[in-house]
Amino acid sequence: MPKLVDHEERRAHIIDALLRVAADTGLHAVTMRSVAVEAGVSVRLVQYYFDTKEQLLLAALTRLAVRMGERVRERVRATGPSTAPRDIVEAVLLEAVPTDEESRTFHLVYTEYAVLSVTDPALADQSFLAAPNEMEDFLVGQLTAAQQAGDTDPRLDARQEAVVLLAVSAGLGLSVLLGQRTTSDAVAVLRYHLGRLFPGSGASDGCGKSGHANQRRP
Amino acid sequence: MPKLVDHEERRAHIIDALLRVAADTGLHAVTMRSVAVEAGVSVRLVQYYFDTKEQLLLAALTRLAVRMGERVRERVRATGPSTAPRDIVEAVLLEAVPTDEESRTFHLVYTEYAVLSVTDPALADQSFLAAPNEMEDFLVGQLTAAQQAGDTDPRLDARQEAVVLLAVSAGLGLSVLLGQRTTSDAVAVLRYHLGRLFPGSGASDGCGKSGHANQRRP
DNA sequence: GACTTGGTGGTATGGTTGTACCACAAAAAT
DNA sequence: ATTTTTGTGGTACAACCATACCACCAAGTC
Repeated sequence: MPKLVDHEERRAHIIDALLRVAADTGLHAVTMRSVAVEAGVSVRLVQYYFDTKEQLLLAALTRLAVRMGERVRERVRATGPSTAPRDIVEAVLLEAVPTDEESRTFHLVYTEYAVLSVTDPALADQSFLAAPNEMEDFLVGQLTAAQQAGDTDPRLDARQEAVVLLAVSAGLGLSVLLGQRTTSDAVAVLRYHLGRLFPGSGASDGCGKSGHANQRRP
Repeated sequence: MPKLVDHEERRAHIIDALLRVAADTGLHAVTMRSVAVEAGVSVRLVQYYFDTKEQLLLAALTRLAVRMGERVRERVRATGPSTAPRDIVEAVLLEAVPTDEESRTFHLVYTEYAVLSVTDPALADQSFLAAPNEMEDFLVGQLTAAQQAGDTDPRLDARQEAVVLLAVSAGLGLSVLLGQRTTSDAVAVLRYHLGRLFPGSGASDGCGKSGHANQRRP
């Protein structure tokens, strides 16, 4: 047993334990002990693979960011090679609303990190802004492409619309996390808004009233 | 000195100290001691006016919610008695993006509470959803009024648009909190989106490209 | 076979936290 | 004048935290 061990695997295992703990008791409740228990190892081991708690938290954040990026790219790839901008945009934005359980965990913990980063200097310089900024540029590209293809109103300001899209998906994702809205309602709202941006695409043109009342959680 | 004391005043004083601490070191760093120091009183006093830490946190949250409501109502009142729906909607939504320092403090701490409430059972049943739901209904009312007045496209789904508005303001507010966007950029984006919802109102019709690049923070 | 190195468990330690407890001063009530 | 009641300070305590330290075991190296 105490032979040579795959460090990366062990680290991933421990980090996953951390994410689970953070997801159901809060990031503030993450301690060396709770992570060790959840991972089924001794505290000493957690210490061994991540020298200090701060490094553990940082490593977990990094892994989180990587996985998020993977999920987005995977989702875009799943739409097929040469899809219309509208579908690509939809795929990207839909990743921001928690669907499956893994996604919910990721977004919850990521949000906890983001809020923490406002006050914690150790997380502050950790670049939370790179990903959203990159996403913004990407969306601007898709929107201008759509404009040139005649799929959307050329008089729109692509950058502003991109920011709006990002904001609405973040806001919807947050409201789902907080239990204010169901996942499917959030998805419906997002699709509605996209329907308004890209008129004449898909089943809904986004201009008719939706038949079903937009139910809230009880 | 140890005469009769205005309890509410003292409690408010201590809660304000808590909000200050939470705003610049994080809600997780709020301890009986730090609050006492910030308020310039002894720990015993904090214990005296709020029996337990949990009650202190709950009281602070309540005060926060009350102040938020006041600010929104105040802002709406400031637009004048019989203003157009667009301006009322704008006023309400602008309150969600941190402008002055007090607003920033409120939103940061409120967001910290909201995120905490996802995992903390003590905050869970604390109704975080009442205010947003109320706001949603209010917005729906304003939008349908605008539709009947011919200020906005009658084919739009008022409820969905209201949800989008709420989401975009929440998302923008969050991005300002995280330092991704400046306050004025967020305000500009919000105004842009309103311009698209209410065509032909105000200086910008929301269809022209904005001349200035939408600068990000460095 | 001696010995270094990587991996692991257990435990000690110094610090922090929420809270309970004790003492005491001054006003109010009797 | 004495006895409550109200407000306040200080301090003690049990729990928990991150981390440092010590012992040990097994594989690979010489």
